[in-house]
Amino acid sequence: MDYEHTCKIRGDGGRTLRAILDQICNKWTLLVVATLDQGTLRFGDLHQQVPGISQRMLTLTLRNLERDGLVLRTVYAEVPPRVEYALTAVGKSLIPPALALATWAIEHVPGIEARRADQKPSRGTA
Amino acid sequence: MDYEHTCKIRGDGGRTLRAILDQICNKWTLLVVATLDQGTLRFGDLHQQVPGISQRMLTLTLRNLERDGLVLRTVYAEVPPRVEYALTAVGKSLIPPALALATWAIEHVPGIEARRADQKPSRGTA
DNA sequence: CGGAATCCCTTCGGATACTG
DNA sequence: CAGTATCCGAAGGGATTCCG
Repeated sequence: MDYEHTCKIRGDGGRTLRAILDQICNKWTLLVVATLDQGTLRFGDLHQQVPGISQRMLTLTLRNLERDGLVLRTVYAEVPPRVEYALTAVGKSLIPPALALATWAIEHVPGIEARRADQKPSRGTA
Repeated sequence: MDYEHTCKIRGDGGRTLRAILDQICNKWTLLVVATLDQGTLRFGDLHQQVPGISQRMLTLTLRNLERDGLVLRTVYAEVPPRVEYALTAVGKSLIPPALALATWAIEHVPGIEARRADQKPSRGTA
């Protein structure tokens, strides 16, 4: 009975879990959320602080987050356009779980990658 | 300074985090891991207990988990083939972070989905 | 500055059929 | 039983171009 908690994961066949996985697994979402944890940032700031992201993907990621109520988008009607993004309460609440995953990653990914590297060369028990 | 912990997420530009995200985001991995939290299971058991998964995807998912050392695969050389799968210590260690995510999902996904439903029809403040 | 639109390649993943 | 192989459509996501 030490596994009854996994019903939270398996619960409805994983539908609920997957709803969020579909959102955060898109390669950039968690990075953007983590970056916004600093506080309000402009589009350009985000573009710089999330290394490697394209304008397109940043826009799409932010739009999805806004749609889901994790991010608040504020447009200022100024001459040089200014748009600011900030996490909502729901958005902030995603940080701890994300952090749990990141902590796990820091601890285990190096070993996993070493293992992968080991298997490619000879693949045997040699 | 309440956001310095996000360095764990953003750390290396998210490379470490993404290494695990790439693994768990493939739609079935977390379900399989959660199912295996019960204990050792055979291929057929998993196929039944993970609703909707195809043989192909179950095989691929298990192979990836085995490669990364999260799952141990044991083949018995019997007349009707028998293969058992079990979580390794590393695999088990993934449960808590996954559970954190699942808990978040249970709490917030309903609201998110309601919000999505709201935006499709009129999309306005109507 | 902050996008939107288009193009296009890669990957994911479902369905099906075959095998030891 | 426990896969493997093939086909194929859908989605992810990068590069580039254009716009208010």
